[in-house]
Amino acid sequence: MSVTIRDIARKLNLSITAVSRALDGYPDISAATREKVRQAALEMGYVPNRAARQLRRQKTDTIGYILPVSSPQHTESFHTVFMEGMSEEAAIHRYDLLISTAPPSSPEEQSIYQSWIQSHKVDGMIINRIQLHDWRVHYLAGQLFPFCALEDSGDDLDYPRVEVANQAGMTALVQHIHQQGYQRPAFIGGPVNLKIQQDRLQGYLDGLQITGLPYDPLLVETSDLTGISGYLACQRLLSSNFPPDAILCINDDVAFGVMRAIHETGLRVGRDIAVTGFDGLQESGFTTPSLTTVEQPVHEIGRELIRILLAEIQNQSAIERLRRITPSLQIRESTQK
Amino acid sequence: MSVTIRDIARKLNLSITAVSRALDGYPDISAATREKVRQAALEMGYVPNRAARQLRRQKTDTIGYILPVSSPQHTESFHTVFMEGMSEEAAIHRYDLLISTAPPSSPEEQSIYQSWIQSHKVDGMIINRIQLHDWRVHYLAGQLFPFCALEDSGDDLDYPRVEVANQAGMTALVQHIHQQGYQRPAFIGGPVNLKIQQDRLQGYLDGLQITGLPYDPLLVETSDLTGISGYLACQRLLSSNFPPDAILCINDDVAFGVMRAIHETGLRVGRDIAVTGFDGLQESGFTTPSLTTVEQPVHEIGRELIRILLAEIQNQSAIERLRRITPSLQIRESTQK
DNA sequence: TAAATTCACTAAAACGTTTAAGGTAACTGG
DNA sequence: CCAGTTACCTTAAACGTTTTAGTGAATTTA
Repeated sequence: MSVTIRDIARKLNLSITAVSRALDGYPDISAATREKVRQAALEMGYVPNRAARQLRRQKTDTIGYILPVSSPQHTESFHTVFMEGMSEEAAIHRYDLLISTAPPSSPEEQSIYQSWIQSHKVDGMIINRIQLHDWRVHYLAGQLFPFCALEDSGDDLDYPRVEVANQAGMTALVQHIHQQGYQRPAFIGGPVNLKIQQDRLQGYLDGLQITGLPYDPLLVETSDLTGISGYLACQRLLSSNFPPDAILCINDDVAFGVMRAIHETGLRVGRDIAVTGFDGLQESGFTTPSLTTVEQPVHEIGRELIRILLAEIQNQSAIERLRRITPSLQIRESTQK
Repeated sequence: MSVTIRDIARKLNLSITAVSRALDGYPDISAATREKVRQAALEMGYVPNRAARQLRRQKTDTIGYILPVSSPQHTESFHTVFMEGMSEEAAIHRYDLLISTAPPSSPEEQSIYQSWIQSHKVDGMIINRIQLHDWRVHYLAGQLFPFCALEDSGDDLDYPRVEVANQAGMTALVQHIHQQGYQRPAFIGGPVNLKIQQDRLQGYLDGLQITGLPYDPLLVETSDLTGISGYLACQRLLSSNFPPDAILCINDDVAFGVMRAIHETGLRVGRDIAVTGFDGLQESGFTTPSLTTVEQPVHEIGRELIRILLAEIQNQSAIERLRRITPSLQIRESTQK
């Protein structure tokens, strides 16, 4: 078995209390003893047992995240970078990230939330891919359980979160498209109750208004955020009698599928028809032609979520509970004639 | 606070032992009592406290994985799907996945391993991106700590793992290239001590031998597995006096960068110069032109790793400890003249 | 009918920490 | 020189389970 606090105590002829407090740096242990204990702990390779500590402290030093997964194979590459950011920041604060998978709003998802929270598996949760009136927000807020969300559920509740200026980003894309001389931009969105869908669609509509471009409901298509669904949505758009000359996609993955579909018809992306993405994934710079997109600092967003959540857990009311992030327009070849 | 086993016991006038054993289905509790207890537990919303259970059982029902991260922003999309597969299979067995991040072979990585294992945070580890004579394999095997690895470290140790036929896959690519009439295939590999680098490079060399194509050391380049490094490596290859007419890449991400670099020189991928990837990421089907690659069932690999690891943890020696997986050649446009 | 066995349950210890409460010796101030 | 403080340490309880070793009653066996 591993070394426990008791072993150290026995070796140094101290009580386990003394050892525990020495290691935690309490002032009621003499400097000399503290040093001796630290030394011994190091030598003996002592590592505190997490379960015991958790049980006693009623804290887990772990934060939870549920990967939203729809169909197993098709996923948004967004997640990797996002999780890296989170786990990196968590590691800095000596917290761990606990992961599970569940389809959004499924019974599985609910039962994971219940079990994690009730069984004290995590000290806080990160919520991503928020929906309008998201049940998770209500549940967690109702339980007074610490959490931090990416985006707002539009419920007029005040909870800690990070918000990206999705709407403004999409509007900027429309304006850019307009400047480049495209006349008839379409929009391929995602599931209707997703917050980013609401925002980005609204940004598209705002953009049309500002630039004076016409709004045509036939130019608004839906995807499930994957490349394949983007591919199919694009085919539908292109087969219309009066097809668009630009396609704004809700994210980069959809845009990849769209570019593919356009390529297959023999049209040229950029010259014949503009395409834009959203997210700024690494791959977007390497497509042919390269993809104009709105780049979000996904890694940084992940880190910020953790930062805010940890402050929340530790009740540091000092820190701002709402962080707004402005994404940046990346103009590339897919929108050049 | 939440409902404990003690609350149920009090309510039903039973000992906590009886309640515990009833819930676990031991036969020394009468069926009637067992039913009453189950009912009460359900009504009261009882969820066992994980920390307490862990402390007593010396098990955590959690398995650990460290995301290998080199430079924060540039990551292989492989990981998302891989993690999804793992967490999905883990969830089925009611295990959780604990995640942290660390650069491969860094002191951070070592200290996470130490701390997780010594502090009993996890029951087993998954190892990915294995290197030759990987220290993790030696460490874990030395500690008799359960783990399961993707690929072999070439140490002649017998440990549970999943192996993908990387070498054969790469050889098949060379043969395909040769059939298509390309004469001078280059190879862009990765960090030299990475196992997949060894295997895929060897597969490339084998392919040359089998097809009778010439081997030229100048045609072997190195990347760090990212798109950008593939882009740069490709530029080096193309600027040589006697450039290749095909570029085999160690993975899809590198291939994306390569296609980009080729495009910028005005050459046409496929017609002028073939490109292949490895992994079969979703995006590889949507590039222009679409990318010939070797598709690994990444999701399934993740699941299989967990299956084997859990069997290991539970000492089910029945299950096979070595699973070989054959990837499949996906022939697409990037290798058509 | 007494001894042995089975059934259904309980008491108490244990897992490895943290912490509240307390104790003792040395030190301080008057 | 004695009461009060301080410095440093210890005892014991607690966190919520699981498990070992019983216990008493009912039932079976010889």
